Amino acid sequence: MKRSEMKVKKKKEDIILSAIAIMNRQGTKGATMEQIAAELLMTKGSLYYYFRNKEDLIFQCHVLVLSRANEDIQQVVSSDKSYEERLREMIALHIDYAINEKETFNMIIRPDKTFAEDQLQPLFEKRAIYSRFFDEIIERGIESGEFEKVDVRMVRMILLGAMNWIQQWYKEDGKKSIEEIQQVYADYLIKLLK
Amino acid sequence: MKRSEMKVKKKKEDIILSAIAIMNRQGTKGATMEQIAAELLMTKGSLYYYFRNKEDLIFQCHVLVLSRANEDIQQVVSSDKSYEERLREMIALHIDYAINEKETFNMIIRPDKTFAEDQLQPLFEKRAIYSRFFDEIIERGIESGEFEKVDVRMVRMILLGAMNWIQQWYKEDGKKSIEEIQQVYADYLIKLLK
Amino acid sequence: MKRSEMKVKKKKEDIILSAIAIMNRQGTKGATMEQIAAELLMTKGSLYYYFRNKEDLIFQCHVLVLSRANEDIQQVVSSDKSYEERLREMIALHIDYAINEKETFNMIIRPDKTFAEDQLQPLFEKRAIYSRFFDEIIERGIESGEFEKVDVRMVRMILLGAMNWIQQWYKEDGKKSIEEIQQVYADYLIKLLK
Amino acid sequence: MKRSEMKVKKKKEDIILSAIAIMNRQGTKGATMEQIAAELLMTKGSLYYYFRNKEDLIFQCHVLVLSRANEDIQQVVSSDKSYEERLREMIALHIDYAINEKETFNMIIRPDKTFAEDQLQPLFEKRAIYSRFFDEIIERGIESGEFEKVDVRMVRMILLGAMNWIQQWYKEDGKKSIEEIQQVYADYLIKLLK
DNA sequence: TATGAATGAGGATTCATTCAT
DNA sequence: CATGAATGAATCCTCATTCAT
Repeated sequence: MKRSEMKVKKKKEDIILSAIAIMNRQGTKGATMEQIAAELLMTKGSLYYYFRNKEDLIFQCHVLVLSRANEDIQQVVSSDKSYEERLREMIALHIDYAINEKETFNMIIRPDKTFAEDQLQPLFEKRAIYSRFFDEIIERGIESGEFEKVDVRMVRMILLGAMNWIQQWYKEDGKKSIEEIQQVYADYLIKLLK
Repeated sequence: MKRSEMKVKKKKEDIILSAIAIMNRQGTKGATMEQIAAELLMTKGSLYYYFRNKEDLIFQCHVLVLSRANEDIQQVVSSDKSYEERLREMIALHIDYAINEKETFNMIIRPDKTFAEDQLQPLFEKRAIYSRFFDEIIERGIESGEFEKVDVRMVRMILLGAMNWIQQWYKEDGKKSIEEIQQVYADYLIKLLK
Repeated sequence: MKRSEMKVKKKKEDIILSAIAIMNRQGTKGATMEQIAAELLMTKGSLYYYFRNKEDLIFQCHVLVLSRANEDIQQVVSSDKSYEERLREMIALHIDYAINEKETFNMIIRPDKTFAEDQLQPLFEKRAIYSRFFDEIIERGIESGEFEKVDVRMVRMILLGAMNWIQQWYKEDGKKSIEEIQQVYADYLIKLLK
Repeated sequence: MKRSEMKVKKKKEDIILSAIAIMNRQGTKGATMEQIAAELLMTKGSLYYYFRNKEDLIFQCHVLVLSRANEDIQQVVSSDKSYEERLREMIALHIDYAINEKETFNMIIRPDKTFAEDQLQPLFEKRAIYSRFFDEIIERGIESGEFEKVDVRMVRMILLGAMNWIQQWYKEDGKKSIEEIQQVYADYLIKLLK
């Protein structure tokens, strides 16, 4: 990739990151192209140089976030630790996302209904891949005897739901630190598999 | 209350209900006063007879939903069944909300950031009351020896998070019926307390 | 039709008339909704109360103009004068349109390519009806022996083309008055049929 | 003229030709600099090396087309055939333009109102020259006795109008071939002079 | 010469809100 | 009470134009 292409890619990413931040603060409809541009000290018009329209920008936001999340979780999944250990790490990572990258995180867990079918498809697939990482670890854990036999899909849903919810109540100055939450959640959630 | 006042109250409720439906379908910003009015065969202008402005309408939506939810859950809480039994019923009720009244439900669990501080307060209080019902049953269950000692707040968060998430994946024609989900979730979630 | 409906219809017509004027001065793209509104001392927003969007407004312009033209020409066609006489009157009428209602006239003769197929259809039909009035008189004139046998469609095309062109060069302070032009054109064009 | 100057001139012509094509398809306002550039595999920015601005480009389009038309028609006019023969050839040529070079043709017949007075002047002159070729043949035909005495200007207007209109209805797969149309039109139009 | 990037002025459209009737 | 009509601010988007490289 040439220097110039790199630069464009970088710029696009900057824009996407800003957009994600604002959209999660104010919702998809609430975030205006003007604001997004302003945040980056650009003009509205410039945004349209990089993205065809608002929908396109939103779409790319989702793509970026989901791709990154899948890369990260893959790292954890493919280690050679015990399944419980790996699941604990996955939980910690997911919670970290939920809290520290709250903004991007919402893009992972909540689909945007404004997309057309053909755009929705690739997003759903990426989300499915993310889920499957959890299923995989649970299944293999059961096979190995580390975990008790459970309804894998249901348990995965419970895990994810419980974790996704954290961002709704977490406060930096709350009683529990992030590490504590990661610890407590892992302990309780692993209980479902024992 | 006079006849006419009753009528106004009824009308307000009708409007709120329609508004909730539309807002959950399209988001707060996505729902227009026009649409809400149209759904009820009224005109935009009439809405303003009943509500000062859109913000007021949204606020009243939240109030209504939260009040009802609290009334419903209170019924369950104040029975004289075992604590596990009562918790199972609360779980069933909450899941029923999450699936069958998805639209109103989102008002309970997701706060709307567009409110001013003084409006936010009463909403938070109602939401806190709802949460406390769960805490109460868990605590009393522990005291009575039915449940094992746990971090009440954390476990409540896990319960609610897990259940709230159901609406994101539930499909009417899916593999599991609502009853099955209620059953499975109750079983797994109670495990956290045993 | 009730009083209020009348009023709306009247207003729509006013808007359409203004729109036609501006559009013919500056082209479809050149005319802005702002301008059209300003001409009528309304605001942009008000226009959208009466017309869904710009395309709709343009479409209605065409419909109105074509309908009126057909009504007018029908009057002439259904008299009981000789065919030559009637054709002369049709020519006079058409030329009158071309010169005095230049603005509306362009809507009759030049199709707008911006329309979707389903909107284009009714417009084409109306335009076809207008053409058929000419064909009819020419054909019946031939049958009656008043006119010599000709290729009806070709001759009609020549007639209309010749007349439509007038607006491109006519000037109020030119050498020929409208009446003279109507006279001269009728004389020459009738020659094609003799 | 130096090699490099030639190259620039050639490039300018290419641009103008593309511009004409697009403008006639979508109107002056509808054609964007972007499109015109894209058609030639250049970038928007490059256009501005060759033309001061859009208005300049449009102006040059008109100039080129009109110049060429005048050259072509001059050829026919200055032959030594009979006047009727020459007029027939001029009609054939003009119709050929109207159908086969529809795009450029519209530049000849329809003035663009967006020009400033000082730009308009040279265009009008060229258009006048084109007209005068027709007048000349008609006049000389009358003098020679080939044609009957007529109002030259009026007849010329009828001729041009009738022919210009053809492009509005001509279809490649229609009933009449171009040659037939040229034939029929010549026959009918010459009738006006006999 | 050519281009990629940026800009800002407009233009279409939406929508909460107001108000006379 | 209800509504039709009007408004204006906000928003998305387009495009001619500029300019550094």
